[in-house]
Amino acid sequence: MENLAEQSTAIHEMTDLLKILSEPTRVRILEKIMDGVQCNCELGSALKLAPNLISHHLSVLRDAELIETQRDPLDARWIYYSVNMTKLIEIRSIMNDFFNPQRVMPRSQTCGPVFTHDQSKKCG
Amino acid sequence: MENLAEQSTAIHEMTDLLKILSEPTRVRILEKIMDGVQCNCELGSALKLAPNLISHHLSVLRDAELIETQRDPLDARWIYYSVNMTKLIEIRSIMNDFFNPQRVMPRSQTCGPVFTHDQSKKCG
DNA sequence: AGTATAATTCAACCGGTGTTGAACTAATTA
DNA sequence: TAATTAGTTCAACACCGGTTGAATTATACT
Repeated sequence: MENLAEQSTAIHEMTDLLKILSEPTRVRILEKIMDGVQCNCELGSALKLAPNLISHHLSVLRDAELIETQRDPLDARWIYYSVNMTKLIEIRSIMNDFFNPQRVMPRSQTCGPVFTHDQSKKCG
Repeated sequence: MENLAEQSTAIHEMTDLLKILSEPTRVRILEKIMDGVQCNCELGSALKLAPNLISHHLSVLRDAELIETQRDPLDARWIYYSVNMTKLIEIRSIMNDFFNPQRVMPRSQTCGPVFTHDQSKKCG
């Protein structure tokens, strides 16, 4: 039971993360931050997007701990965003674990005509 | 230009894929298929889901070429689903490329108070 | 033929979310 | 203090997509 619950939450952890990363605009923003473009205004001009839209996606990325924020010490109006490397590596690990070819098993033949004929039981 | 367009389509390829994989129910089905459970009815009983719902998610997975179908030679009513290993490896590669820590660049300082002060130009 | 079974398709509902424009906050400058 | 600038928050809209129940297709058994 506990094992099933853990698997379930593990799946939700992954899907919640992938949901955030399944938005083209958001991924484009994340990619720009990876490239070294890191303030709202510059992201907006680079991607031709309204600042409030940038802000919205940045908040989603920040809530998911994918990026971190830092205010400029000289002028606190500017906020710089950077990639959370720990999270980046974590995502990589999760994806490598899930999409591991070695985990794919051959068919466990517990269903099909063989069973209905020989053991006269339906499926389900 | 062509490079930008290619990057854009590459992002959409990735996000389209991740959108499919950001659904808990769908991922649970995919995981079961990986474990060797491969006909609709058995997936339904294993996950406590209606067959039409299973069918819906299977069609999405199939359209994305994540899984393949094969009818039973003895009784064509049964359809077995299996993981497309080529696609699985492709996803892994895409994710490893995108979430590569080495690609993360330091801030390209083309914005901020230093520029507004010294060169008197606004951002954006 | 008639019935049963595996699976799909269809129409409808509904909740979540990306987008937009406007208002607002915070910080700096004149 | 007033104006400017970077960024956020808010309300409203619109659309996409997962879920559901019923009808339909396809195949096999009696």
